[in-house]
Amino acid sequence: MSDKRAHILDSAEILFAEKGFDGTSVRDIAGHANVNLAMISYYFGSKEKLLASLIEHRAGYTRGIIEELAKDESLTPFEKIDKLIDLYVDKIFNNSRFHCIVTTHLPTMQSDEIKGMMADIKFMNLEQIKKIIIDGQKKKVFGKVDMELTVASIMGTITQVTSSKALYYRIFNIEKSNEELYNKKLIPKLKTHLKQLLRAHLSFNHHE
Amino acid sequence: MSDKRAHILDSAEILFAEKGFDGTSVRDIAGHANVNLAMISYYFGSKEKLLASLIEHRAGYTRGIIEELAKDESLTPFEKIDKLIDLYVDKIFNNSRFHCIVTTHLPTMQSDEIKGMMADIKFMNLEQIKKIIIDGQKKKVFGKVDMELTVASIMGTITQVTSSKALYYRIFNIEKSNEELYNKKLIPKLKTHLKQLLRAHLSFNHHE
Amino acid sequence: MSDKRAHILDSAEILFAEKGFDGTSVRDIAGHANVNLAMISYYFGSKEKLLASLIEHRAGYTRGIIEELAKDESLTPFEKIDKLIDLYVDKIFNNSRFHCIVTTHLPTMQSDEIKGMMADIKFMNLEQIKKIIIDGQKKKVFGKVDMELTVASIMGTITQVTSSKALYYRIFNIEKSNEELYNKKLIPKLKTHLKQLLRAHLSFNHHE
Amino acid sequence: MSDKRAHILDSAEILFAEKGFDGTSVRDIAGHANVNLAMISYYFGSKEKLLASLIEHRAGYTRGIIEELAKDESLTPFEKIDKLIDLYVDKIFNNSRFHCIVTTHLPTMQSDEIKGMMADIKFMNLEQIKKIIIDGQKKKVFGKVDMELTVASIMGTITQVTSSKALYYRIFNIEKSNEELYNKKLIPKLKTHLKQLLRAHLSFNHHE
DNA sequence: CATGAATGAGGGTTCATTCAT
DNA sequence: AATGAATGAACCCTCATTCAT
Repeated sequence: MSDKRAHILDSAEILFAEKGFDGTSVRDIAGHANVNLAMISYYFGSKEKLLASLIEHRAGYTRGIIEELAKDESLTPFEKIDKLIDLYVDKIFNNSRFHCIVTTHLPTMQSDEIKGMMADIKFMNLEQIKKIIIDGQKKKVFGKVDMELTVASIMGTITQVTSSKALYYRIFNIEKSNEELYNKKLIPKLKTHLKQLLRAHLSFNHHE
Repeated sequence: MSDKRAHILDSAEILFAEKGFDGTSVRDIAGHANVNLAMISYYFGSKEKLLASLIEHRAGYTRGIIEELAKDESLTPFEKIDKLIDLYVDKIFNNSRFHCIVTTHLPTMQSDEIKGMMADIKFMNLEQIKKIIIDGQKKKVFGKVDMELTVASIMGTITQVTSSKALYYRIFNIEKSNEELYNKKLIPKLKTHLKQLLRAHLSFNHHE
Repeated sequence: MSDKRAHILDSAEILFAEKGFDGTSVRDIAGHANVNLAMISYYFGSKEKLLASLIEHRAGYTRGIIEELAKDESLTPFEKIDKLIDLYVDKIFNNSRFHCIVTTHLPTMQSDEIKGMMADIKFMNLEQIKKIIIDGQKKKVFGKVDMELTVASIMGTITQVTSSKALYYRIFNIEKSNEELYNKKLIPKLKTHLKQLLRAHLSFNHHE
Repeated sequence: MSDKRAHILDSAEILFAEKGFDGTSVRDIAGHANVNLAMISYYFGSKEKLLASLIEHRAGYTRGIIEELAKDESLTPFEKIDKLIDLYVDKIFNNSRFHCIVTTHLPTMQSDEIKGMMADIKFMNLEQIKKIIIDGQKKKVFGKVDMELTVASIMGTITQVTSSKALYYRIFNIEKSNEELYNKKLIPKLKTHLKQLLRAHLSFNHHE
């Protein structure tokens, strides 16, 4: 891919995440990417197709997770959950801007193409995690749980944290814009919390 | 408050939730509310102040929860958690449009006034739930948990479900626009899931 | 109708006639009419609807002709043809800009609405003239002629003259921009020519 | 001339006739001709020069008529008129797209070069026909007529018919896009009409 | 000789807001 | 108190053209 194209995508990602799709003008993007205004139409056709290209470009960021997990056939179900959490949290924090776009800005897009792409991403995530839970249940390690809502709790917790950055900066007394420190403090906490939460949830025998 | 004012606020809520703040024009709102275009500036000053008015108007929707809980001093900590979940899920589903605005559209607003309002709402929610957990811990009923992230899991789970309506319609095989059936099926499931999740999480002794 | 609206229509007529629809920008029109650019959308909705409004506004300019003719029931068929020519030539020269738009610019418009309006105008003209010819034939004054093509000759001759202004300025050695002199010289010539042409054409017995 | 050059001219003619000069973009032309966008500037210099090239390329289409007529010195003046009509109608219908461009799209072009070319074409047509009429008058076969306006009636009638295709399709009940049938029906009618019209007009003694 | 990449200018339209009434 | 008219700014997109390769 050409440098400019990638540069535009980067700028679009930053601005869409920060100001939303409707709140970002193609002038903003062109200005941020330091390219001519007409280049956006030239490369992508339209503002909406630019978004679609961005989604396609970044959507693979969670795709590799399940394959990484599949490699380790020796892991126990709980070890798999732990690894799943490690992988997901890392991936999402490494792609926090795109994750922000997907979770907060895509839902209002009215384009059917965008809606379809988003549904696919969510569905894929759901299926990936379901597989692991079902596997644990087959091995009699996990109890009976609501599969979809358990997934919702995992994803929802991560999303909640990433979308309320300002709040957690305040809670942890971290000065703004020191993102490195923020991540260093928060990520381990988040991983530990999710692992504990799921360990308790999945092992608990709800019928006793 | 005059009828027209309330009517405008209702329309704004519907449209902001559906299309976002930037995606909704004052013409849309005026058209939907069947009022003159100039009325919006006339009553509220500006589009942004209209949003602020809307937030102020609706923000109290969770305020009553903690007071309701405080009445029942006889409840056990787990019963309080259960009741908290019941109250939150009901409140959020009854105010799903405003909840959608708060969780997905407000975060991108650049106005400091709006940001402050939003932070207050989130902070208030956090504090409300923290109180109950701390109370349970004092009574040696709840184990040691990450307070803030436990709250994030509760709120995140609910938000995840409400913001992925389309996905859950598909999962539960409910025909679109039959919102009544959707709520009837999903709300009990969600409450049960959250109660189980928290019961396990809070009672589990993570140090053993 | 408001002054501004009429002013915009006038400017649009002048510019469309001179430069065509595609060759005229709404900025041109706004500048010529000395109104704000957004007024065009405000009053007419779009550039194309402005054209449609212009057509509707001016289309009646030939409508009155047949009624004027109908009043004089005493006229002979040839006198009616003569009067028809007088009326048409006068009307078209008095509305030369709009006539120019209809004959040279509307045919390429791709909008179905515009196409329909144009077809109606042409069809009306055709029917008006046909009535008179048929009446003359019934009275055994006119011979058998191809009705539609006879009308085409009348309209085509006038259009040819109006659309080749520059050529006829040269032929008659009239300095440019002296439109008054041009009309004074050309109109009588054109009327006489058409009357002679039709007198010969309609009275000639083509079967002998 | 290279194949590509000719191909571009063909595409330009088709599109200019259909959508006008301003309504056709060089992208349209490049796309229709299946050549690179930059080729058009490369070969012709600019869009306007492309039009000039097209005119030059096609303008000779009426030039041969007078020469063909000149060959037959044996013909009577009326036979010459008849032949003139046959030749003109055929030529115009065989070059209907270019004729359309000349009569409806060139008049609005503001370029002096284009205006000059167009004036030359019209002037040439005028002179060609004048010669024949003058010859007939010298031979005391034709009466006194307005030369220029007689030519205007000939050209105007043909143009009127070709520019109102849709109308005549409707009148003759011919299904759209069956151009072959349309031509087969209309051309003989038009020739006959014009011959009758001119025979009557030219032979009629307007002073008696 | 031919072309993909790039650009400045301008296209039509919609925006939130204001102002005279 | 309420509104139709009006506006300047900004929107996204396409234009004809150029230039390095």
